[in-house]
Amino acid sequence: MLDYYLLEQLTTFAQTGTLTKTAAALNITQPSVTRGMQKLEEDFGVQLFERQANRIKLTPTGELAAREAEQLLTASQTMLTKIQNFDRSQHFTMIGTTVPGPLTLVPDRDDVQIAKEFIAIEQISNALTTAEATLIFSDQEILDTTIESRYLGHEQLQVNLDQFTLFASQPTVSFQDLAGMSFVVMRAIGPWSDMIKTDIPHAQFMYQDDRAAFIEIIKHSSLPFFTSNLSQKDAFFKQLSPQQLDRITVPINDPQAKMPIYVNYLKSQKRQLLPLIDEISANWPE
Amino acid sequence: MLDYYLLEQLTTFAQTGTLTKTAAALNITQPSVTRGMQKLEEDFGVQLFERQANRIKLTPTGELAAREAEQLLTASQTMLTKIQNFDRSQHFTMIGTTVPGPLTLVPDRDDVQIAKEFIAIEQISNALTTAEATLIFSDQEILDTTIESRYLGHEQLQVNLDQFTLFASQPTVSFQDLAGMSFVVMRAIGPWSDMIKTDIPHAQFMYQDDRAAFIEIIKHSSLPFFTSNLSQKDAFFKQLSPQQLDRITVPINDPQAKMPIYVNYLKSQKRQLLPLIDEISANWPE
DNA sequence: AACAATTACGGAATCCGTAAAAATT
DNA sequence: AATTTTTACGGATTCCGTAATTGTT
Repeated sequence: MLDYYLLEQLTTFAQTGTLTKTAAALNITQPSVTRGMQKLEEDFGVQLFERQANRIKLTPTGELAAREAEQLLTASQTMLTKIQNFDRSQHFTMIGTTVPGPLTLVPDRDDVQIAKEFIAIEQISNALTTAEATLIFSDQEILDTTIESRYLGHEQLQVNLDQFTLFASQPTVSFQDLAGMSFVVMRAIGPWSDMIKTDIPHAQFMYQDDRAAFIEIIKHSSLPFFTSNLSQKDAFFKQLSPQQLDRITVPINDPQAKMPIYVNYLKSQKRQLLPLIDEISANWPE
Repeated sequence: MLDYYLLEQLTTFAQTGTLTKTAAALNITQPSVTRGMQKLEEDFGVQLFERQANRIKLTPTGELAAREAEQLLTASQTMLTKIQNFDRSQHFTMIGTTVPGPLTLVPDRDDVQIAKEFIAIEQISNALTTAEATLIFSDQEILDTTIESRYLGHEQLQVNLDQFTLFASQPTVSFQDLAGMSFVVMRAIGPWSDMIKTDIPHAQFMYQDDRAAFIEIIKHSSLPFFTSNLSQKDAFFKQLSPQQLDRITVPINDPQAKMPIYVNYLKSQKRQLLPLIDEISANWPE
């Protein structure tokens, strides 16, 4: 029978090199480590250490065992979080996203939670299978046999300009038109962040971490800022009257400013998720 | 911290369905299982069971946990055997094969052992990485970035015919020539077995499991049997004088009867194995 | 009545920390 | 002298089995 705490002792010994340091790292006494490693050798039935009177080191077998033990420990850790995540997913629908826009359409209910961190595109498959999230928005389709990627609609980037700004009276503008301007920008806007930085020449960006501070700044200045067709559903923006903002909203006509939004979920969970997805889809603007 | 014995209880409960049967299967008392599963829920921090007064069953989370636990248990088991095999490989060179012929060339030394079972072609990569064997003969090259497949030579199948048999005076014979005959055959001859059964029409085979019995039969009968160019190195055959056998050895000229032999090993172990491989290669007939 | 799960209690195994010993640098 | 490993001893935890209890079929 295998003992977990002994595997931990082995891996930390492999890192530290002495029993004393191992004990210190694990907050146990050093004789415990001595006994532990003796027991592990006994359990495995192989020699893991070369012992001299005052010195102990791993044999080649011991080094292999330490590597394998580390793998096993991480495997058990991920298993545990997977189970705990799955259990949570039985009571809540955890929603993740690579892009913040669609979150404004998520209904505010007790059984629906929104993950705090963005998820990278490459992490979507992993996040779903480990039940870190059960529903993930993305701007790309995910190709995976266990995952369904459903197209929801587009998010259209808009710029909000002071009425006296050049271009404010046009029906649309291009990134090129905005060259050289200064914008107030929320920090966490996913792929939009890179896009505006790359595609608007010589622009300046004043990043805001705090949502309320952002609102205050745009209320009491005439600086331009970005929204999208999904922002109108945003609780924060809904409180503001158009007069308070005193801007003209102009869509951006570059093709990349019209971003397709997909929702991704495990096929196996489709049935439970369908009502929520339909609700979000029905609320999609225009 | 995770406890192994509890994972075992969980997986057997998933199989048996009741705590009583679980206890019986594990040779412990039933209250132990009750407490064990309570502790596991405590450790995981999730509800694994639905309990009614007299009935207990897994929740969906519990079923997931049972599946994951089983994976973890097999992973730890394979890890353990891998370590033990590796340790053994530090003291012995374990030799596996898909075909028995090359084993006659393996020197008889204390630090060289021969695996009892044949290894399937598809299992070679796995057997090497788990150190089940450190040197494996095969009749095909293995394509794997961590494995080196070195060509050693050919094994040429021969048939040993009574001198009065038709074809006994020819320099070579074909499988077709042997149609309808009856042969004494050792049971464990790997791919040769299928080949002679498939390629010799209407032949009869009298299979022998025991080597000594096989020798006795061919000594005291005139039945034909198969050998190869590697058999002359075989300890058993070396004891026999040609007169005792009283057969004429004729090579088989079908192309498949000339089988290429490769030796496979982990590239990482090449240095230690090279002397042994060179020794085998040097002993290869003609 | 038979079966299944839980709870209560005492014993046994084991894991830990303290203290002391042995050996090296 | 300082450091590191090992051994010895006593205490605490915990895991187990027996026995009794509750509830269902």
